[in-house]
Amino acid sequence: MANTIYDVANLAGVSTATVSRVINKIGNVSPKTETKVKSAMEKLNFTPNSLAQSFATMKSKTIGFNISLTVSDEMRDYYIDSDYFTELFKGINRITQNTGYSILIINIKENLENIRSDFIDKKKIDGLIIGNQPEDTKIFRNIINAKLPVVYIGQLKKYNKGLHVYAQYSQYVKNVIEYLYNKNHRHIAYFGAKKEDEIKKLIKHNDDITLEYYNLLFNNKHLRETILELFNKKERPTALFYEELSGIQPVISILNELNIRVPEDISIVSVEHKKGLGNNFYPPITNVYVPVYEMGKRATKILIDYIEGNITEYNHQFDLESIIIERNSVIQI
Amino acid sequence: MANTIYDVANLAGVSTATVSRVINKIGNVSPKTETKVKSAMEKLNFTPNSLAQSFATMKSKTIGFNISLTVSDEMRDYYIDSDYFTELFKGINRITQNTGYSILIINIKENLENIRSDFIDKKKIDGLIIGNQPEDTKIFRNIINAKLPVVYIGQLKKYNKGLHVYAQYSQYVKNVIEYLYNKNHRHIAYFGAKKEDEIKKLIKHNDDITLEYYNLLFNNKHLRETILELFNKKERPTALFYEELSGIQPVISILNELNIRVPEDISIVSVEHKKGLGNNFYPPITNVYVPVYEMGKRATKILIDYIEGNITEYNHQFDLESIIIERNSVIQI
DNA sequence: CTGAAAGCGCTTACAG
DNA sequence: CTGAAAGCGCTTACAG
Repeated sequence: MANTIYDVANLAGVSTATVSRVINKIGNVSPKTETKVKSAMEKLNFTPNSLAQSFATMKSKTIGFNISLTVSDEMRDYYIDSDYFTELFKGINRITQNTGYSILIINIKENLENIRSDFIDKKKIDGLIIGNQPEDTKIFRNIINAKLPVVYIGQLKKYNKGLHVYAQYSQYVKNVIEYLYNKNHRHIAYFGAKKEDEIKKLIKHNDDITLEYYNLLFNNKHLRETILELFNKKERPTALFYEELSGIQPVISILNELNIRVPEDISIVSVEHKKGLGNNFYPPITNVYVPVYEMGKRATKILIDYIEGNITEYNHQFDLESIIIERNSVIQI
Repeated sequence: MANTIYDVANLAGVSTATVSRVINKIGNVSPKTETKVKSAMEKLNFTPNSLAQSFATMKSKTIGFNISLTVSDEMRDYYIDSDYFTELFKGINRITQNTGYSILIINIKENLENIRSDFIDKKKIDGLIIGNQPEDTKIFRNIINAKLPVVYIGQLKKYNKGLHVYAQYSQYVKNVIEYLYNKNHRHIAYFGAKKEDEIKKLIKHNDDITLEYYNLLFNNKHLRETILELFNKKERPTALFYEELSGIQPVISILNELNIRVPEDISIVSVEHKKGLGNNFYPPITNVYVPVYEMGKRATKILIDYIEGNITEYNHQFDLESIIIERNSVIQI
């Protein structure tokens, strides 16, 4: 059997309370006593049982990370494979590794109610990070209203409450279109997740811009046909805003086939969730950089601060800025 | 305060032992009693405290996943960003989500000794999966000799013990070279992690093959110069075995610049850790498919079986096969 | 600065 | 099929 705190206390000739104080560096212990206890721990090769510690304190020192909530299986796989997930994960990990917290992966198939009852209520985790924008459901509202330790990424429409980190998606979609507009592009093809009418609301120069809209973000089976169709029109767009960076290479390949040069014949802008990814292409792609790594770090800091009572405020949106990184895929016309 | 098992027992008019039996579906409980207990749990909105459960059973129902052990920071980032990590992670998650186990991410900066004392000894995890091939250290041998619940990926040279899953790296390197040989390639450039002399030992037709060797797997800063140099020689290779799939696109771009066509002028083979990745290129790349997803699943199954006493054997290597998937980047010459 | 002791919420051999 | 009670290994108010 492994040694317990009692064995240490006996060997050191002190009480378990004192051993506990030494372990947790809490309260005042005289240097002499501390030395005795430490050498007893050493001698017995003692390491505290964290299950007992967690039980006694009702704190698991663990935060849950849920990758994607209430989405289809297809979307889930997309998330885990994405740079978005990887960067978020690295950001979270970066913070936890210096705080003594561990990351518990919350099973991907769980819905929010299961997470709440199985993990938060059962104390298996001290808090939760939700990696994607949750839907505005009754369950979610209950969680927020109960002020449970949950931080989410994104924005909750019409219910801007709770603790969340947001990179202002609408803002950067707008910024890209304006960026292209300022380079005198007036005919832009958009491939992405935002809805057509939402985009139109964002843009200032609607009368002056022709926007070709395609929402095939997670289904680019028809990419080839779509691109061919688009570029066989007599009025070709001069710029492409293609949100999904992993789809850029196929697009470039198809354009190559058609002898359409980037950027001479068509300018391209995409989105990178990891800084520098646009450099992996030929030509290097001008991208919006969404600081997902930073978002993961920020979300984790906030969560731990809230768990530990360092912040008491509960409803707050933490904004991070996305910036356009200019490379060689856009020209002024 | 949240309700405890005592509250449920009182309301149902039974003992806590009986409530526990109902919760854990263990032992015999009469249907009547079960109904009473269940409705009491429902009424009180009771959910067992998993910290107390873990403490009482000394089982955390959690397995640790360590991504990379005893490697440099640079390598660590490489791992997390790689398809290898993602696929392994998905495989592990796939199994845990159906077994009641959770995944605890073991902090990336930890070394094996810290993992052992902080997680395994402290009971924070029931077992550990090590995502990469561990070095043959004293600590590692101690762990294996103590038959601790640890499963690792890869092979431990000269010390082929413990539980591990292996995709036979040497074997597939050999297979690729022979595959190219059978297509009449006699001049092959290799870019990868294996050492030159190891490769020579693997190949049958050494006298008949010219192998240009480059070990720049994790440092392709000089990729461009290297490729230019290689293809400016008068004796160009006819085939390229480039292990790092994420580097294939830059290679193709550089070849495009040089007006060297794939596969007409040069055949290319790479390695994919996720099935189908070779299709994302133009032309589609003929790849070795290493079944990392499957490896993650297998490792997790073995670990859980060992933890739960379903297997008692400790020293076993579980082999998985890597296969070559033919696409359009290799020609017969 | 230190100790005695209750308590955290379950599980489980044991007895019936 | 069911219950009384010990026990898991810590922490922490309280007293001194």
